[in-house]
Amino acid sequence: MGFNINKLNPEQRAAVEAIHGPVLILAGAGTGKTRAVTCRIAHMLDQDIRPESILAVTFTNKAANEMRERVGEMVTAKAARAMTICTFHSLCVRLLRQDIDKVGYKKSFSIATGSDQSGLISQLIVKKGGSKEKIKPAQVISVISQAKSKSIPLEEIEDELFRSIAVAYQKELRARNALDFDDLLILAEKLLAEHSSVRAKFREYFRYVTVDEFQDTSAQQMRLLQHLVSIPYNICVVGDDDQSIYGWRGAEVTNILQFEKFFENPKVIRLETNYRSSESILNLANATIKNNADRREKTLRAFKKGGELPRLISMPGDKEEAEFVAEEIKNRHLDYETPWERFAVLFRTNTQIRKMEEAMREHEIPYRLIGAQSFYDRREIKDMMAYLEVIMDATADVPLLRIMNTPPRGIGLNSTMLLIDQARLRNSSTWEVMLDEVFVKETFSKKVGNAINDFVDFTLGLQEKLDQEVPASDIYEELLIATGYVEWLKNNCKTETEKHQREEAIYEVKDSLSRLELGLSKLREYLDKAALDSDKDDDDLDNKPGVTLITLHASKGLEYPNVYLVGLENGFLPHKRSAEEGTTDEERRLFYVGITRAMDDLCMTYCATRTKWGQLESCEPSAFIAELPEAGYIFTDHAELMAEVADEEDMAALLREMKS
DNA sequence: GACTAACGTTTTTTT
DNA sequence: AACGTTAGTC
Repeated sequence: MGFNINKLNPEQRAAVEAIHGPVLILAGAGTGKTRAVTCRIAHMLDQDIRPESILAVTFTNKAANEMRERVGEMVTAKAARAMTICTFHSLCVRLLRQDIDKVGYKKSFSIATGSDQSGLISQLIVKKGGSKEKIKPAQVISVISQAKSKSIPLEEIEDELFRSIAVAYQKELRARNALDFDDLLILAEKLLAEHSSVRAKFREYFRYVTVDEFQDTSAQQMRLLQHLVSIPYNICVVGDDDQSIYGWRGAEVTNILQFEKFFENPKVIRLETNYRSSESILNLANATIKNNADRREKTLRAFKKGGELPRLISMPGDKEEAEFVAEEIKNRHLDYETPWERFAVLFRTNTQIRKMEEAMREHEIPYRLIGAQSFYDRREIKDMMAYLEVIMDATADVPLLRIMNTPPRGIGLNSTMLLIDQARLRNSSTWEVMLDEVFVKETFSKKVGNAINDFVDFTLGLQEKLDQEVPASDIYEELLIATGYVEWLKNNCKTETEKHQREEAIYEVKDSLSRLELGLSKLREYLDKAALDSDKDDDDLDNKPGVTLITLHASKGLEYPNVYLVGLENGFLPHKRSAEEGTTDEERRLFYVGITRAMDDLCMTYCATRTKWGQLESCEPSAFIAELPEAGYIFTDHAELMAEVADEEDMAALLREMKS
């Protein structure tokens, strides 16, 4: 046995031992949920369940990696490798890579991610005459995604312009044999729903299914699970309705609130002993969350009694807020040798981090940023992946169109449009049109024609190498040289550090490719993983020492001894859009998630003023603060605090004087 | 077709 | 204050 069942509390033990039939584990924040789930999986192996038949689905890559790691500590490496532990989206990709042809796509489909989508949408906005209406691609993408996740046909979108863009978008994706993130779920479900042979195959394969962070699942994902699980319904879902913070993305709390309706007679197990936070922190959290109406009643008990009272400090402005947090962290680090990693600063929106980052740099505090926007679009990586995908299969339009003129090689937007139009006319891929020498010669100027032919030759050359089993990393090296990509990229960087970072990223890809086994299917897997993995720096971030700056959303599932919850103002923490959308409860859950990240020390702050794009704006404290029991925290005003500090310094100076 | 300069807009959360 | 987009030029 790879774990000690006696180290678990009775509830956790019950969870571990409930292997057969539907199981609902209601696991409050910090109650050892991951521990219970990973032990449960290890226990399954002890019961002679084959590792191949175990499927564990998570919501984020980070969670999947963590679970894989923790399970890996308890079972043999061989067993760990045989299990399937992945996100919903990568599960769908796996299903679809095997059988998507049954629902009308080619198996070589590509995945259209953020920048692919917005690129296409911007073109369509222009085409549909929406440029005057100041529509942003992000808006359209959000509307499309909402519709898809609620299974509303795009043809039924109310706004005419949005509708026509959405419909054209879907048509174009289809023509490019590409799926966006939502399509992955939709088509996987369709595949399972419509093809009983496929359904039977996967039901036979995955006999024991576990779903983590179940409160985040959508109606769509629920249907997918129902197809995937059959009698005797060995499905175990783990979650906490109080931590449901992805409603805006289609998460249905009903899935967890009414689990019985989907799988009858589940064993319900409640994990209510919180091992993470001190009693005083937990009291605050409980006081907050009880203001929400729709929830499974539960009482979190603190394992760690007592503890320091959380602090609430009012700040004159965001500058002072950042300054204060940075200074206090630095002092504690110096005075008590508290390692940087123990501190985290939590905020509602990505834009709030800027000031904090500045302060950290000024005080020379090492920090790591999680979930910042700038992080997301790693153009160089996506470009390189697109090149590799094109070399694997040039009929894949999405990656082809991405790199056709990146770096610029004389095939501009107009020429590209002509190529696409012709491809749609012929019902073929763009690549096939490029191969048609007669068409190219007749349509384009000599200059453009040559550019196209050169690109075709270049691609064919690399394809041939791949066929001859030249290692991917060698091909990669060659394409870097042939395209002059690195030089072009560096020319487009503003700062030296940016140059460094981007170049480094490119060579990191080469390193990972050189570790890759030979063969097309391995490369395919690698590319799929890259497309779905926005978490990118697996090792980078975890190993980097420093204070964590993180959004509330990204902080779910994590814990820190010292937590700073900053920017607790109306408009930010209940976010101003939540009032219009009627999602105040979700904002409160977000606050709850923030509080429950803290183990020993929690410091909350709000500002009287804040600089919003240059302008000074006044703010009022969050409505959630008024809901807290006054005895539950210590309130201080920034001015008082500074006066105290000054006093202490005066006193110290006085003492020194007297001594001398 | 590619590059530069000036303009205008912007901030929720993410697979 | 910073970013992206647009229009104008080579």
